[in-house]
Amino acid sequence: MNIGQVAERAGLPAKTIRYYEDIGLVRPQRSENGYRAFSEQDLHKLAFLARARALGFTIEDCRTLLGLYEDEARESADVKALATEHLDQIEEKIAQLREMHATLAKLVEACHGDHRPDCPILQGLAEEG
Amino acid sequence: MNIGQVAERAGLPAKTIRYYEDIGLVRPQRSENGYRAFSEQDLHKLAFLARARALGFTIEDCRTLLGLYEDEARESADVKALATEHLDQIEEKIAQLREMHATLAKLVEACHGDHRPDCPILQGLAEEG
DNA sequence: CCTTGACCTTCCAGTAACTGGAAGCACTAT
DNA sequence: ATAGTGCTTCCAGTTACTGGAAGGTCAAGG
Repeated sequence: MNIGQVAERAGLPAKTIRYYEDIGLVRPQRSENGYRAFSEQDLHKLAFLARARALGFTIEDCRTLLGLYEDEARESADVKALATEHLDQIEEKIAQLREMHATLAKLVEACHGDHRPDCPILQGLAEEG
Repeated sequence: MNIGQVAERAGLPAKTIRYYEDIGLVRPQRSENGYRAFSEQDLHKLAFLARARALGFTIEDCRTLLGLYEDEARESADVKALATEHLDQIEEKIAQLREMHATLAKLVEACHGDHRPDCPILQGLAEEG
């Protein structure tokens, strides 16, 4: 398979796949013409990566997950630990965003949003506390 | 005021303040010895920036907000529009994170997390759908 | 046989917003 | 004089791609 087809089937841009090869996440063969020649297994790996990335795992986490996936002697505890930590990070991020949202929403509500310069949002940003 | 003191009072690392000068967000005077000499107004600006950044506005948004703040003829509608758009983006991000969280949480729950290799998390990442 | 267009290649640069570190000058206290 | 802290500039690295240029390859059509 050439990169275009793999890209379509894995749901990743070709650019991204080349990048993944650069950083050693996949190692496709090469055809005589120099084109990358992907196996079904490469495709499978890339789809795995696409899903892991979609769940917000970093590239390095993905590398680890892929390693675990291919390691027959893995312990599921290791996978779960990684996933749980990531879950915690997601929760923390959500909490942060919620706080931002609450603060900003209050300011936005207080703002008339008309042609006058008077603006509680700017005041809120300018004042301490 | 030297950069160290401003950093402390604005709640920003000195490095960040230098960066903000680089990109033209503040323009402190210079003392004869070459040190940056910040006015109270500079400090005020930096504190404004720190709060806007803490609410998740991008640097370019901050630049715009600062411009509006200093423009006596601004219309609060412009500020409100910017803030509302940002609010929408925050909501969207929260929604995305919640979806990630839900999916991943299900997988994590299903995983024993013991010494055996059997792992629903990896299976979930490997399977389509 | 030639051309056109789609697809592939590599390489370089840019994104966002800093952050770390090196080399070196300035100031304060001893 | 020296030690220590704070300041300066400049360069590189971070994350995960993304865009674009310059050019090779391949299949189809005239």
